[in-house]
Amino acid sequence: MLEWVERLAKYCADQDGVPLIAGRVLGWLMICDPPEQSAQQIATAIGASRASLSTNLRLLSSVGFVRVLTKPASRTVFYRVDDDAWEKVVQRQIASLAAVGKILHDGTPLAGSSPNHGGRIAAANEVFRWMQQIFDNAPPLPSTARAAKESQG
Amino acid sequence: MLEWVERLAKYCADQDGVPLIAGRVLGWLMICDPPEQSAQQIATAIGASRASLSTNLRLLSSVGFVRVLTKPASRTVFYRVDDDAWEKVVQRQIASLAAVGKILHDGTPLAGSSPNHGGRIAAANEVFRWMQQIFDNAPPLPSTARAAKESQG
DNA sequence: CACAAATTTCAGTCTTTACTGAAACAGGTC
DNA sequence: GACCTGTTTCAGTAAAGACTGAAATTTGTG
Repeated sequence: MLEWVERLAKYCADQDGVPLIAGRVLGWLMICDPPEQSAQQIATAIGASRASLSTNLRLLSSVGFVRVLTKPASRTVFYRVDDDAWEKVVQRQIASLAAVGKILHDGTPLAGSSPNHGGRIAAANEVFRWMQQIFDNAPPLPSTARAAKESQG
Repeated sequence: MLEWVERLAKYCADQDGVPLIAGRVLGWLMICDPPEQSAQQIATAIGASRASLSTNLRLLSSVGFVRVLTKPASRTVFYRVDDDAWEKVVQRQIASLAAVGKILHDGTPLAGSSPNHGGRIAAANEVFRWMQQIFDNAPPLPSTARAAKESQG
């Protein structure tokens, strides 16, 4: 349970520069029962300070990772992972690659066009064109597909 | 010229956590003439200390971003961006997504399977299956395609 | 072997960032 | 308006990391 949470958290921290605690929150919210929890509950579960939870929950909300819920007769706020949280991650990463692709594309004229000169950047552009093409031809994302299905039948 | 270098460097630093100077080196090596340069040349070009170049060139080499060259009658070492540097970036990013996918997959049993319980992680798994499928069906990378073409005729 | 050129390592400074406890704040209830 | 309950902000601490100048090391040359 908590080992798995730690595994995901560590991954987030090491690879994506996400604060460790934010990663733990995320991990916890992926598997906790019930899926929506108060800041206090999460703090207790993962062993972090209440203040830290505030910071990290704000972070996770701002990037659309967790959704904030309020229950009718309660004044505490509950948090849960957004259903399309990971879809956003993937989209973000793809967008990120596209952004680098654009920068490199913009740099092409700077590298000149002599034989062994433009080679570097030409190769780079090729890769990003390849990627773009893949995503252009890709089937719709699961959530999109699901939405289409429901509206249709 | 240097503005473009800075743009790429900033991107690397902000988005990927690459040290700013490593980003500058990378940017410079993408467009400089000639494509291979000594550490001293790079240091001068981007305005960084020689020591910092040593550190960052080692970093860039270790991740396969730049290739180290030695010229016959010279004892200085030259660096240039590897031709498939950006292909590696893309592959790395894809691999990274796959790794998260695996972690989430491993976490599936922890979330239980009750209706609104397994939903979060099931949605996540869907997204990563979608991604895997895309890359499984994708055409070969440009470099691979090129290699195949040459060996064939 | 002495030298010179080029590179790496080291110690130190400086900046950034994560985290916490304590204080301030907001929203209801009596 | 006093008083909970729960949340956010703030100031301070601690740790990590990037960068640099100077010393040490490697590598080639006469």
